[in-house]
Amino acid sequence: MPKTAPNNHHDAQAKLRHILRHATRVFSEKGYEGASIRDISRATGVSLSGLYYYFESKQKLLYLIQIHAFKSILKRLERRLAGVANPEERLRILVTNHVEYFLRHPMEMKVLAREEEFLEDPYRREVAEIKRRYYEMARRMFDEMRRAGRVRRVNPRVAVLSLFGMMNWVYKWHNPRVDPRAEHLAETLANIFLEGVANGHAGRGLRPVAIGRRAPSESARAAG
Amino acid sequence: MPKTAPNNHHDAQAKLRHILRHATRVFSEKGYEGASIRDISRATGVSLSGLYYYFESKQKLLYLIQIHAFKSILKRLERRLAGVANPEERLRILVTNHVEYFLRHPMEMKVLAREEEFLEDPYRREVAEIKRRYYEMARRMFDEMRRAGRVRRVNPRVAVLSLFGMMNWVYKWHNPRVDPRAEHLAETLANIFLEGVANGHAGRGLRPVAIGRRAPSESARAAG
DNA sequence: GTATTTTTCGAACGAACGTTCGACTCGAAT
DNA sequence: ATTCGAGTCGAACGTTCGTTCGAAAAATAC
Repeated sequence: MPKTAPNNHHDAQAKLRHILRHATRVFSEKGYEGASIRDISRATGVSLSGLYYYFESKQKLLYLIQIHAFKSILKRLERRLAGVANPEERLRILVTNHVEYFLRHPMEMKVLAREEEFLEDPYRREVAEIKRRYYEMARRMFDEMRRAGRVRRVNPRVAVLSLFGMMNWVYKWHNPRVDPRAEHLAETLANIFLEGVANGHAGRGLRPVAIGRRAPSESARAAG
Repeated sequence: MPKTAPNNHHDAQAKLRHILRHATRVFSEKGYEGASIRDISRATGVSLSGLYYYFESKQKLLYLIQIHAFKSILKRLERRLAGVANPEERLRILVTNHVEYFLRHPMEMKVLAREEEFLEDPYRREVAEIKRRYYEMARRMFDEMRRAGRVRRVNPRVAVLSLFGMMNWVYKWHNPRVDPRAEHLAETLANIFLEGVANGHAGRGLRPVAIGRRAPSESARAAG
């Protein structure tokens, strides 16, 4: 047996990933309700009934996509946050991580942002829970900033959810041909937010933070 | 004839409004693709075929809803802006107008925010055009602020679209039982944005603007 | 080689979809 | 009294939907 299939377990997993990748694209293009299993069959090359060997329902398929994306974002974020204590820096890392994932996986994010309400209660709850955990991370960073006196009087829930609004809206307008790349975009959003909630007097000014192994990016340039 | 139906023209218009109202609710609850004409028939009490006397297709129905909502927002905004010259004040009015409409007509706004890509090209273009006009209004206010030197170096397109992100995301999280009412919420969002893009040194500080005939609201209170 | 398990799929299920059509009602105009 | 057009609807059109099932094929174990 010189050729194919070294081992079933690996192959089955690989095929599931293949299906998830193409299903993500189809959902992002036509929406969850607008996309049919037949569309996904066509896109993956797997027969209609063959798909059901890998997931038991269309809902479960959406659930698998969403959970996978969230876990990826959270895992990467936790790795990047390790060892960083300053809450502003931590929030900047969260924004960079979010926006970077967004622009690197636009289809996943489109599905994540739009198709949440179609999950029903076994799945819905689990996705809601992981989303809540993500929000609470940002909220904790913000509360630490407040405790350190670096934030003016502002409703913290509204502030943090507005930050998510800025970040999550990006998929509606970002055009790679004219808009800044992830790192620069993240810096701009973080600057607007942090300055927007900052205590006027105590301000240490904007302080972009480099993450990963890249050099610090140039500061935001006015364009257009 | 003491009772009903003074005139057909009026009645037909009233019935169309009745249909649009209930269709908006159905779309906002189940999504455009998830809602069936039969759902709308059930919700309005009008028979399946009877509906088609008032609109020629499901698409057209969505189009009517979206156009109506946009025109309402724009009309109200233009009335409120009349006579106000200061660009910060104008932007604050835009935010208040937007958020107020949002919270007063949550279903319309949900449909507006989510179901844009389902329109096809006769309708799509027209809705996109009115949306562009709305964006350009905000963009022009922002550019005036820049010209007056009150904005730091920041990509204006990114800044303005981030403001829309904050505003448009509200429908995903706003809970009337725990979150601020429209006017207060609008003030917080406008503060975050205006401080977020403000020139550090030239700051005249936050200056909430009362609109309509209400007294100026108290400043944002930290909660939670 | 045979037995067993894992993977694949064609064909079909009943249900629901958007839309159409012809017939009906009924008040207004003649 | 009749004509007319606006408004209404039951029934049905053809299509597509998510899902199932039994059998074939491929891979693995014996």
